[in-house]
Amino acid sequence: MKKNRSPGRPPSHKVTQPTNELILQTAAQLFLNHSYSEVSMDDVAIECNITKATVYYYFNTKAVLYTETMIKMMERIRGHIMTILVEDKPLKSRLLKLAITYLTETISIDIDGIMRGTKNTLSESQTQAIRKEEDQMYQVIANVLEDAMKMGEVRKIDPIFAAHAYMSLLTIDTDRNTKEGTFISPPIEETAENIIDFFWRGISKE
Amino acid sequence: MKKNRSPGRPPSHKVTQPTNELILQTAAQLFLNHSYSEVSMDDVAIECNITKATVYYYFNTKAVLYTETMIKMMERIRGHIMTILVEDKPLKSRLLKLAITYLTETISIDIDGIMRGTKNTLSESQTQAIRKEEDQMYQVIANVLEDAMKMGEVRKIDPIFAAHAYMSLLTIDTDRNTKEGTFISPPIEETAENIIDFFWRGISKE
Amino acid sequence: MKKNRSPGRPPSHKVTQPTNELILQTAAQLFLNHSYSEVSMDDVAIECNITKATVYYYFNTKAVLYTETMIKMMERIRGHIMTILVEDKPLKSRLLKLAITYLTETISIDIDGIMRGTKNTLSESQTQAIRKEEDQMYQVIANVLEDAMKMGEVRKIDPIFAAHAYMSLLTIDTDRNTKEGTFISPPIEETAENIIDFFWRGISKE
Amino acid sequence: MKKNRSPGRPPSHKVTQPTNELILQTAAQLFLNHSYSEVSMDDVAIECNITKATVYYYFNTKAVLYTETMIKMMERIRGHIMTILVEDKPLKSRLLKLAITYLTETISIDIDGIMRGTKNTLSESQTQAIRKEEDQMYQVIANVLEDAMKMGEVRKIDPIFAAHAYMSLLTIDTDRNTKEGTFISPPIEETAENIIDFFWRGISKE
DNA sequence: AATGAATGAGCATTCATTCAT
DNA sequence: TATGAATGAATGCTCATTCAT
Repeated sequence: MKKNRSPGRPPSHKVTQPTNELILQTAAQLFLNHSYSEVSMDDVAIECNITKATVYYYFNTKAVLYTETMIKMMERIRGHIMTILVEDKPLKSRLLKLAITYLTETISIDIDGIMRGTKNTLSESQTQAIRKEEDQMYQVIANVLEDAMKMGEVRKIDPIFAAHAYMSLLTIDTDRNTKEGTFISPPIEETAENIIDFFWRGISKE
Repeated sequence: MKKNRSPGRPPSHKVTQPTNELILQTAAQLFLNHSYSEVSMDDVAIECNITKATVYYYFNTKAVLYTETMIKMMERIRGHIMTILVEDKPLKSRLLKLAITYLTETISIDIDGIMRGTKNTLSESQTQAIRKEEDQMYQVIANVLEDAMKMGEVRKIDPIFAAHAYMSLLTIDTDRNTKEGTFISPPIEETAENIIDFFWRGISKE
Repeated sequence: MKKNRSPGRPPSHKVTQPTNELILQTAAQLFLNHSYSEVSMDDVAIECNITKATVYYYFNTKAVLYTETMIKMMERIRGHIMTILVEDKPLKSRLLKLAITYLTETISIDIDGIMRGTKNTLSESQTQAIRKEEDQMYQVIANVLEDAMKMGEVRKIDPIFAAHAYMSLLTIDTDRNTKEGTFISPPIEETAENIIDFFWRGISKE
Repeated sequence: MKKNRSPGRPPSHKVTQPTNELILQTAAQLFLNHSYSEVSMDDVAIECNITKATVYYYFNTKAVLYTETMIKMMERIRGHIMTILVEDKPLKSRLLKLAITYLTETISIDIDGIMRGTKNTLSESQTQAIRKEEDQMYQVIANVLEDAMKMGEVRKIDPIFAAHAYMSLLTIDTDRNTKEGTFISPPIEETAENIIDFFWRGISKE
């Protein structure tokens, strides 16, 4: 990763954050925007305004930092998902709200994509730990969908498959669907509606 | 990338292949299975049984090699897609056959995923070149879908969006949809049918 | 030094040992089995179940810890030597007993070997301090030998040289004198007798 | 190892030496005077006036460099030993000459001492390779001694033990046998004679 | 008396790239 | 067309040491 720190003054931290959380949060940003190998421990340290040795003081290896970062991140995301999907609204509305939320934040949930380039670096148990967390994330959505199936709200299909379908549709990169040169990407709400509309047809009865 | 060459003797090439094509083909394999930064020029050279300097003789930089590899690869894939989608069969059958083909071969077409970890390495023009090729790949599918829309075979939506939806559904990792401990992943045909079924509902009229 | 702590539960210390002595003793074990640079202050701390900072509380630098450890160790060894060599037995018997004692315990007294890898790390005065202690150790043996010379028990040669000869013979690694594949190293008593026999001829009259 | 290159202009190399041999030779000097961990690959490179990467071009790891250096060195030493011990002179003279030679050159043959601090770093096979070479070195001396035993020139004892005894006596550090402050160490010839005299008594009949 | 946090300097190793042949 | 040799810059990781508490 080459040095091009994001422009602008970083938001001043009112409350002093525990160093390990600072590292975790910074690392999350970096790992989301760059691949595992692209992010160096130095990058993380510099971005945190601490030394590399300090990063190692909290995380024994880069793989450990990566693993813990990913897990913490997905835990957080899972929380968001639950909050939204648990609301007392029609399922379709909830799915739409979740879609808008995730298209708004750049929080790519394309875990498979994110985990490219870790095959030979992460230990088996580390990979498993991340995968387990990921599965739990999908499970939350699957559970909601399964409930709706039981209620007869939507047709009965494999809820896990449906959850993956939902997520994979959200990864569609809309920013580049535009014609050559046109930088006016359609409003996120519209994209989200298209996706949900498409998805809903896939799961609705008849 | 750590050295664990695939076991067994590589197939001896009766027909001597032009060195640059050999490199391109070898690089394709490596870049598909490992991320950009994970693959070293040495890896490519060793896998080709030539020296690193020879690789540089044909491709000035790693970024160039990567770009040309990706483009050649997507050209090939586009060919496959066209071949299948042009056949004289109902659209749904063609989409199914294409799905099976791509789930069978490990040829991940998850370009976005593949291109992770190149943000700061590839030049703007290189990224654009790959993106352009990628767009053309999607365009082939979009064209077929658009034709079907005009024929009234399916409902009218943004064909590019539909093409992306089709592709993104194909990236669903079915191998891990299984329950804890179960190693019996469903047959590819079944997965493909589920996906196409789901997709078809998304695009079919009513 | 890589982590492979000796197996089994370390003996619980009923009597609480002053921390500085604990450190000194632990460090002795480590420095005997590994070279100076191989042993980290962390290793010492972990082995003592205290923090690195605590080690530094008692010993200002690693070089100081090393120096004091070595001196304490050699003082102890000198004590052992004296105890044995002072006994009321024929000189040859005493030398034999000492030999057996030192071949039994793995306590390598190969100070020169031990001090390899400290040339540029220890200060002049530190090196000298250790050397002085070492000389005193040799001196004990030399004194006993000199007495025997005066008594006419053995021939007159430089007693210091004789002491060094005695010690150097004890460093012969008998475990590897065996033939290929044979793992039956000769009993220590036999080795010790051979050495003493050899040494005795070197110093005996006629 | 801290930077204090040996003073004086290094001898100009008339004949340009192959780089790998230059490295091997330089490394030998460094590893003889400092412990394994004390010598960094940078040290080797700098001493050779090449870059660290070049050292790695020829030797894949530090352990490999060390192993090959040691083996090459002991091969050379074995050659010297053979040359001297094969001469047509009384055994005692040959042993004396060899002693003088090795006390003159700083070539410490204290392999055990030299190998301290490699336990956890060298692979099993690397350690074995060095040990094997070492054994061959001792074997040369043992063979000569065994011949003399068969000729009835000296008494019959384990020739390998005798060889080790001979070598271990040569490691006696005579430079420090001197009294406090006196820097007049005895002439090497005298030391050598004392050693050989002592050794000869150990192996001679009667 | 003891420690948690932090760091600067160093180290083994890798890698994209160059160049003379 | 192809390569052996060489390198500068990184990168993951370690370690002796400091300091406020």
